[in-house]
Amino acid sequence: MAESRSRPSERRADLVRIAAELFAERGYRATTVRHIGDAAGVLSGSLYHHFDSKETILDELLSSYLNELVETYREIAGGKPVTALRGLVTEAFRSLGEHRAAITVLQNERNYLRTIPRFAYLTKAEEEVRRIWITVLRDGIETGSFRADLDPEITYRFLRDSVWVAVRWFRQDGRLAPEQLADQYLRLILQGITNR
Amino acid sequence: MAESRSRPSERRADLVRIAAELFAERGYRATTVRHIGDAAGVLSGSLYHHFDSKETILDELLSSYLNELVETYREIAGGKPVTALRGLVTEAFRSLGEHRAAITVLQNERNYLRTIPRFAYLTKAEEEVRRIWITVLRDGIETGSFRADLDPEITYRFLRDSVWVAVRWFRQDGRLAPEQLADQYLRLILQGITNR
DNA sequence: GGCTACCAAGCTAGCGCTTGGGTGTGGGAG
DNA sequence: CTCCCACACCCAAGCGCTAGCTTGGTAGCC
Repeated sequence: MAESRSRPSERRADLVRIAAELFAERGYRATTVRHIGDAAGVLSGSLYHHFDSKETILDELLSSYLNELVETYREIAGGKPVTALRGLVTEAFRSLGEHRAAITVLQNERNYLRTIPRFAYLTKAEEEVRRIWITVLRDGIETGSFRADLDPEITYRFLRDSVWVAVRWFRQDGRLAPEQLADQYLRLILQGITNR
Repeated sequence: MAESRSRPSERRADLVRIAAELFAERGYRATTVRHIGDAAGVLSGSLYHHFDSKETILDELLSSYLNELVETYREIAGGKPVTALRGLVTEAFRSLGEHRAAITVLQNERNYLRTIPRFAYLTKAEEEVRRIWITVLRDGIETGSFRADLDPEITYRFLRDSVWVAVRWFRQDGRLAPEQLADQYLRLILQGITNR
């Protein structure tokens, strides 16, 4: 029938969202199936009507996020370096709002998840994202938009980290919208903090 | 006798270092006392001759690091803003080498540890560090060293995150020494990536 | 002969997950 | 319109396993 895949059911999606919040707050491994059950108003065993393991819940959360992210990045990376960079940073902050839980889990459990064969696709997605950013940076350096003495590798790590880690304090309902925050960050990244 | 505190014993310190590496690699909660015992060439139960709990091992690791950090920061923060900032960033990278394990754990388990009363001092230390950085930034803005349109709060988070998260990929024996890496980062932070 | 460092064995609590069964509801046959 | 039953959803109970930790005893050095 392949029914359970084609029509994922509302309830199933609800449970993923509920679990995601707990994973983000307490960590994936520290969150028990009983916690998830409690939060969903259900006994822990009942979760196994929807998922065949706790890992499957996490998988569904992460894979759906990463698929969307990589696709969006590919579209953005086309134009001029500075424009592309602005797009990437802005998109990163925008996704912080929508996918806070997924990103938090991805960061906090990264080392652990890399050891699990099932989550090998995380490394692939990470590599793809890296490729996209580095291409933009190299383009910018070659065309003279960015400084010639930049090390693309270090610069990429610097940008990636400083933007993504913001998930730790970023709140959707904070005083700054994602776009405003992206603007602030872009000014820091592009111009630096020195007065001239 | 209060002996076990005043003369901490070599072995005890060794065990903390061994456990720290495991905590950093696998995560604190995913590391079992049996893992620590194996790595130390000892049965898990024997650890309890030195520590009264697994938590105590972590406590010793984190508190000793934070005490040193805050003290060092206080000394650095005195001079001119740009010099002080250079000092803070350089010191941060230097401590990445010496205290990689402690910093990694501190980041990955931050949310979890904040919920444990015993580790309330983490929040206090964090606040103290924040105070020091923000003071330097405000000074720099007032004296005209840094741009006037900087938001100290956002700038602080930006700097802190981008520097500290480097612990994820920084290796003591990598191709760049901590000081060189700090220089690269400082150029990015101070000047930005834009060519002029 | 006391003290440090350890072993051997095992306790209890809580983990992810299974099993067998119950209940309400939507939709097709009569 | 009514009957009925297949199905989605959930409960109650508990299994096997591993976690952190305890207890009683021992080897070797100052």
